[in-house]
Amino acid sequence: MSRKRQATNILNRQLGQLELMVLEILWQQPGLDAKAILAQLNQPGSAMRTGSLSTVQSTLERLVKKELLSRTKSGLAYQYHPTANRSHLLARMMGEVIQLLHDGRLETILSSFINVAAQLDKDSLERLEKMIAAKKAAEGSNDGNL
Amino acid sequence: MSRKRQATNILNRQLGQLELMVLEILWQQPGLDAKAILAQLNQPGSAMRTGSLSTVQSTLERLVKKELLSRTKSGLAYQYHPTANRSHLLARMMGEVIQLLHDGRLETILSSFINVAAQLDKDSLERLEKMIAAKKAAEGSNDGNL
DNA sequence: TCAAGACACCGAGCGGCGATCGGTTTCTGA
DNA sequence: TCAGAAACCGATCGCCGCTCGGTGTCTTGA
Repeated sequence: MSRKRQATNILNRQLGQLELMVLEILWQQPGLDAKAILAQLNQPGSAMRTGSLSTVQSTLERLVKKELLSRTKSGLAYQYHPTANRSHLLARMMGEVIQLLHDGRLETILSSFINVAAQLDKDSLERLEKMIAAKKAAEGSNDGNL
Repeated sequence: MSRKRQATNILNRQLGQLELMVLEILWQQPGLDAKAILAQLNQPGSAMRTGSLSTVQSTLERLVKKELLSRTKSGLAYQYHPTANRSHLLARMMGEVIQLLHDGRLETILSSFINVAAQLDKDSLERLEKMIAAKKAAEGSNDGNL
């Protein structure tokens, strides 16, 4: 038996700092290989990492395993592509947080939304309203599956 | 020098499973002490933990250090109280996720909101609209600080 | 007063995970 | 064929949450 102790952290799909940096780079320039990503990381302005190629490769493998990247072989090297864009990942992670903390009352979630939105920017509530209208219109015509 | 390696995880304020269970209990019954919380944890339906009192105490201390709980001495034992309610914590954690993943464009964030909301429930968009109206009204009269 | 009990506090160990890297294998293009 | 480039693999490190035993401290009742 021995019942493997499962991860104690609340979020299954946690991200590390380097993983996020790599994702940022690939969102801007999909299709890079490990070496090119390392070059981007070492570029000034990117917090100056100067890690080794192996480190970047391990990170890429981890992201593939997490299904946040896919890769295709091109010559010797793999080219990496994000499987989700920024707003998808944002929605997914918010969904996970919600899943763990909600109490079944939809109002709890929605009020957290508007509290967060109100903190972000003065007229974000206005814009949110407009986007809801647009979303509802879209829902009417197609399935609107995230 | 030696530059302490700082936590690699993206979320500063991460939660463990036991920590969350304890929070859930204290949201429902604020003011319990460690022993009472242990009893609640061991109650059937609560995933049947049967841990030791020390474990619960350590978890409580961690939560106090994370400023998610406060405590007051009452006789021999401490009584614990959540410092944030569920929707506060939800908003805080969503805010952290957003802080790390946003790209500066407010639309990215807001569209993630409505995507998540649309997934949750059919008429959640309607309800969100109503709550935005209420929030805007409240903003008009007072400062509306989360 | 003092012993017993209850509770807090501390330190150690474990397991999981992201980061890091060196060494080895595998494949490809010249 | 073979040299070089990249993937692959395994080991190590630091952090964190979980777990618990041992010890200190305070209260209370005999």
